[in-house]
Amino acid sequence: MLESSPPQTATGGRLILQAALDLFAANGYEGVSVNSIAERAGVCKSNVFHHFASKEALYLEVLRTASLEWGDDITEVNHVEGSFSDRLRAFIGGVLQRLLQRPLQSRLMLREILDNGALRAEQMSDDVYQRNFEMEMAIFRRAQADGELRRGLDPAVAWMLTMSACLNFFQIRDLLRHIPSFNHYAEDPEIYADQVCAGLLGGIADSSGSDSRDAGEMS
Amino acid sequence: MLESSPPQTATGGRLILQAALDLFAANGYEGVSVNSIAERAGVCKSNVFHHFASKEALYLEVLRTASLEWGDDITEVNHVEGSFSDRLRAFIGGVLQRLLQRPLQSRLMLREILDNGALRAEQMSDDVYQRNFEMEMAIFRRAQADGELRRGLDPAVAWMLTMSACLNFFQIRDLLRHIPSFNHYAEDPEIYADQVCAGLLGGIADSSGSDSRDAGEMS
DNA sequence: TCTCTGACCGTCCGATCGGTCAGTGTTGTT
DNA sequence: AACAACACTGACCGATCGGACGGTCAGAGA
Repeated sequence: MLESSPPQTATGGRLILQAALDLFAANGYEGVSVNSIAERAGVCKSNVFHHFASKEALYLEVLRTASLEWGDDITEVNHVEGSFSDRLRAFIGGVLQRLLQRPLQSRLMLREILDNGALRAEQMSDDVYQRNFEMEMAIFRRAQADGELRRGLDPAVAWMLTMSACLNFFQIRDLLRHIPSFNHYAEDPEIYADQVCAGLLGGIADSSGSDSRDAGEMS
Repeated sequence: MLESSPPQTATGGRLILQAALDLFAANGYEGVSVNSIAERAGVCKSNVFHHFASKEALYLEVLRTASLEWGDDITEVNHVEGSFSDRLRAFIGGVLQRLLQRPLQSRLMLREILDNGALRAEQMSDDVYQRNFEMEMAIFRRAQADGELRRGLDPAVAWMLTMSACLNFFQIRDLLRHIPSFNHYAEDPEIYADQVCAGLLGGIADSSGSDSRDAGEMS
């Protein structure tokens, strides 16, 4: 959606929260000082401690907000109907769009997940993460129920393949710009989404010939 | 003088380098103080500055070593022969094994790539990263040349799908342990490698003729 | 009018940051 | 013995860290 800005509430803690999001997303927890947050928010440092108990409490609040927003956005993406290939394409496009439209929140969330393995956010994360995970899994569970998922393939693996292709794209996008084979993907995520969707649905191996052994049996 | 494997040289800078690797990998650049590195290495802080010009120079040296090791290990993985599916399975297994066997170096490298987009390491990274990327792409380029890659699929996308599935597994492995659908993968990476390889090769969509719904259309 | 509350600010604190510097061993060479 | 080269240390620097504290001020309720 748009700025997600409440009517006129540019007051106090909200400015601090926004400033903290900007800086934490860009520099990580340790790389940001409370003073820099206060300066960016246009308030004095002590005011930050008036609104938030500590630097860590502020960080957790920013993180919690970002995680909840993520869950909401993914829920929205899942409302698309159609065949599995249509839904998968919409899912991939939606996830990529969400990542690129809210880069700060996404970056913050990913950094926390990847770096700490829910260590710093232990007190808050488990239920939120669980909810988001279930949200993301919904499309694959439904595909399995409808027989649209490859037999013998764990829907969790489908989730992993899909999500990691999206998340990694977002994370290394700046690097991809410097690689000739990739810069057109980095510039136009829709093209990337098309290719990834096609590759995921049909596989990366050539299926017309005879040499490639079939995969997908269970042991 | 060779630095890669001196027989008994546990001396000086090497202890510092190892301590720095441990701490930087665990806590990131900003989360580590020179003092903590010195303490872990069993030397005094000023000795760190005797061996390395600055904290950043030390960090870059650690990062450079890790990146070069990564390239060497991937080269080794690529020596496997066989069909494309065999080589892909070996590649995935090799990458996962390398990630899990050298978690500190891997974590450090990934953090740098994902966080900074080669910002801090601008002076050193470009050639090393380029070399590593070409190393990782080799298997897919060869598959394309041999006609074993799906027609119309960009080998760069195949690289992206494969690498991201491996890297993300490594990054969120601790989280996966808490998710019932995933904990057996987290415990046994070989099972995960099997599933990912199968899913990647044949695709995640059901390809058998009998669909519950009408046949999947293409766009 | 008086009081109370909460947002906000300026100042100060002990600890720690990255980094410097003078000086002290411990070598090997002559 | 004299010397240079090098590894290493403790004391120290200015800056900055997260956070505490006391105070100002506008507005709401009595």
